[in-house]
Amino acid sequence: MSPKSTAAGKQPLSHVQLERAADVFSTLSELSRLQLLQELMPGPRTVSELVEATGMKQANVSKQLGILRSNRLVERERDGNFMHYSIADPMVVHLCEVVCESLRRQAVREAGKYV
Amino acid sequence: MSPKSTAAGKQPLSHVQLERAADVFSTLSELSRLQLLQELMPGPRTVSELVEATGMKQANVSKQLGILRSNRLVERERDGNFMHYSIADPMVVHLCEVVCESLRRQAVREAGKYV
DNA sequence: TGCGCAAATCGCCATATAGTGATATAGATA
DNA sequence: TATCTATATCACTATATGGCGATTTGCGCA
Repeated sequence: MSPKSTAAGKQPLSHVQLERAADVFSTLSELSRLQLLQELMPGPRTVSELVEATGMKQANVSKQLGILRSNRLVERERDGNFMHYSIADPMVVHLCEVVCESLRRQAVREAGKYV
Repeated sequence: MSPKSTAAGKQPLSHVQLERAADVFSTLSELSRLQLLQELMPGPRTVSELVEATGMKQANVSKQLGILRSNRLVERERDGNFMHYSIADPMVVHLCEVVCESLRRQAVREAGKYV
């Protein structure tokens, strides 16, 4: 028999897995990085396009992209002077979807309280 | 027609939604809190059980549970002197699953490089 | 070789927070 | 009331990091 598909039926994660998960969540924990990822969702963007789109300073955009990249959430490709950044791991999109679903459920529940 | 189910087809998240998502990810970004959540996955636990299971100091367990609770990821119920904590939002479990899937895919890809 | 532009890096400061020991609070029990 | 236990909170330190201006690096091109 296959294990039940509930939390109780799952194997606990190893310490190393938990550490890596914490790293991923930590990478996504900053609004500026989520903004950058959101701008990358429709497709690749250069650093200057991201600066323009987010209003962040160039130094900061580069820094946050570096953090996203060292955590393998984005990748880049050079084109002359330009660097094209893109989302490297579809996990990012899924994670945001899961969070948003929960937020929507919460909103519905909150609204229900006052009906 | 319904929108495509790709990142490009999704509405961007509002600033407020992004902020809330950052909060959730931030709450999950700490190893100690992930450890606590993992201990809660099979079912409710008291603070002292969590202290015992994780090896963390009692003050720190209470503190981190407080953070999890203020972000609505866990809830608690009093039973005499004891507080029983439990996971309040199944999102937590889903998020960990999504991250782990990605880690597994990465591991497979890494292994493939050296075959 | 030198110039100009895009991006990355450096040094710095300000802030946030994990973890700690000590203490306070709240419920049970006598 | 006094006291014991479980949990929460306080005050503090140490560390990590976001954001910034200044500078450097890497590439294309004259």
